[in-house]
Amino acid sequence: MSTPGNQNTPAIAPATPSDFIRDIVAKHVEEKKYPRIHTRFPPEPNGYLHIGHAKSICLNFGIAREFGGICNLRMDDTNPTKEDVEYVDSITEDVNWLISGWADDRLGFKPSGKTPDAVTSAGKPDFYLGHVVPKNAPGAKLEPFYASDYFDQICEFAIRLIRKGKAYVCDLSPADTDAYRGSPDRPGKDSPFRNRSVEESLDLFSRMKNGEYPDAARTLRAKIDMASPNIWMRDPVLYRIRHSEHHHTGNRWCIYPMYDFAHCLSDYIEGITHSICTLEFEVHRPLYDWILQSLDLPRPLPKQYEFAKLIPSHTIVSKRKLIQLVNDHAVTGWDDPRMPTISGMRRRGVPAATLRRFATEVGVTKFISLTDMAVFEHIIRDDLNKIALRRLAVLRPLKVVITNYPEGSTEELDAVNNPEDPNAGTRTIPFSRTLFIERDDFMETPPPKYFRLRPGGEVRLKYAYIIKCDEVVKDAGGAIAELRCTADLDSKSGGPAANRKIKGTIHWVSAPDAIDAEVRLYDRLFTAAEPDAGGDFKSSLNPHSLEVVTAKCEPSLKAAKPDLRYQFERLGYFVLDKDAQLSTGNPRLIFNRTLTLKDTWAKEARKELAR
RNA sequence: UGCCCGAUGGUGUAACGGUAGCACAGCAGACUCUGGAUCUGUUUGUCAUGGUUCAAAUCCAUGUCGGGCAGCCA
Repeated sequence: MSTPGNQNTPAIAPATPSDFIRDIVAKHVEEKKYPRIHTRFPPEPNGYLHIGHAKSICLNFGIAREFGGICNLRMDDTNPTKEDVEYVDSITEDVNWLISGWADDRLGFKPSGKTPDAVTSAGKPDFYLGHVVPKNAPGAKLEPFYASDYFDQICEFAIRLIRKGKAYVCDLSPADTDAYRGSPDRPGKDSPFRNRSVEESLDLFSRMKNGEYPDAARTLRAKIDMASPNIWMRDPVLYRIRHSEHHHTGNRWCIYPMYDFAHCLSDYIEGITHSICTLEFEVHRPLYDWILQSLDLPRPLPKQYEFAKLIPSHTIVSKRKLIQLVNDHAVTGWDDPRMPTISGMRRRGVPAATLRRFATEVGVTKFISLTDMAVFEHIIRDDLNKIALRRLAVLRPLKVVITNYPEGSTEELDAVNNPEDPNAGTRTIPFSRTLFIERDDFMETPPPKYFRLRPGGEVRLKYAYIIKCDEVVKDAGGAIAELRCTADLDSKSGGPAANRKIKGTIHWVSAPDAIDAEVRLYDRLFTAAEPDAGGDFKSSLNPHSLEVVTAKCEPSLKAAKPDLRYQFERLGYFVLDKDAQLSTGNPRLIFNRTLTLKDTWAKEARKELAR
């Protein structure tokens, strides 16, 4: 047991994550292997960031903040045909949102437009691009890093490799390059251009760069080993010809470096120490090391470490398929609240801190696993329960008249804003003779253990009176139109008969005071745990992933704020959508349901049904 | 039938040669002016076979199963 005076054993230990990568970094810190820990998050701007990227962001920025380092956001933009500024903008926004208030001070920036300096390190020529953090450069225009800012240097490194006889220009067609590569269980064979002279390769490479050849006419290749058991060591392509405009470098280049060549060099140029990526790059690591070691570089080389990416259940995370959902209008866009994108989850109402908590709690291993969405949903509920302001709203209204409550009379009742947080205070809600309750909260012929309203039965109206249902009024079609009830006027919360034992408590709003709001009821996008498993992921799209209703809300919601989270009591967690119009005197409210409260009654009903 | 990586309850993760723990899910109960939250109890696990050792989830060997790699994608 800890005592208040004992600082060495705090009652609540800070949740410091630990995993095999952090263990390695910690060891390096202890050994003083690097002057400073430097990581990077390197997305390709060809799609929106999703929950899997969130894990990577939290890992890389988490390590930077835990070990006093820096983490660069770098656009890995070496393929102009797939990339777009729309994506660099969304990526920048999403990363900033996710780390805001947590690791902003660890985010590396560079002055806008800056490219690497030619410097001398340990007596050798070198390229280095320092970083800044915003507090170092007040007033300067800063931006994230771009691999495409290093094209000059990467090109220079390519020339050095040719000079060393470690790279050559190859005239093989794409199909022949494929054929010569062999297969995993069969060695490849040497390109006929492999032993061309350094001078000829130098000349050809410079002509490639000058645009003398069409796309795919030639490549620059590393000269390693066509018989290597590792496919990526079989003279991999380093540069290809692509006469395409690049979103960041315009028309300055018609040759572009491949990922393997650009990535390790970008890491080196930025002074990265730990280059953390996902498992599929494990087989590329020998090439990563080969390139850097072949160049006789004067500064410490970055090292690559791999971990298993996050695979969440009940959704998909493949960029190609996510794009398909957007293009096919299965969702309204990349930021549709049902999407597993960071922008979608943000719009859904998931706080950044909650996403971070999830990304950290799932852990970092090399074991490829399916993470149950229920874990994420539990964390969202747990966090939102602590911060959400309680409000009363009725999604599917049923009119109730309290026949013994005087016509025209009203009163203001006290209601607490958050029972989990006394500091959240209280508010008042109006009560009157006509109310709305949830249609689900009344049943004419209820099953056993139903303890809401029924004919002749009693129920507590939250913060108000106990009412008894005297009469069910139906319309011409036989549908329930309204309930006529009497209230026990002594049973008001805080009143003389307030403590009468009543099994059920339901939410309500005063009809004349209620305000309308559009409420978007979101649910999981897919019904299958692994939508990808069966082949056609669209066959498990959840047809009920969105239902839109017009809800009756308590009047205080007129002042709802976009950055606050709400719990509509007994219904779930809600957040204002960006489509809502709040500035007018008569606001148009739109709420998104982040998540339902856990509903054990639904489980009871299922059991009932099974009998 | 090449090379690389992995395997701990239903799911995810910890234990770093010394009592297999935590979370989610499940089940049972208590409490509740939210059928939420909270609280209590509880079912279920070291891939297999050998070896090293006083002692193995952990080290070694072999096997089994799963994943990755044959883009001029990243």
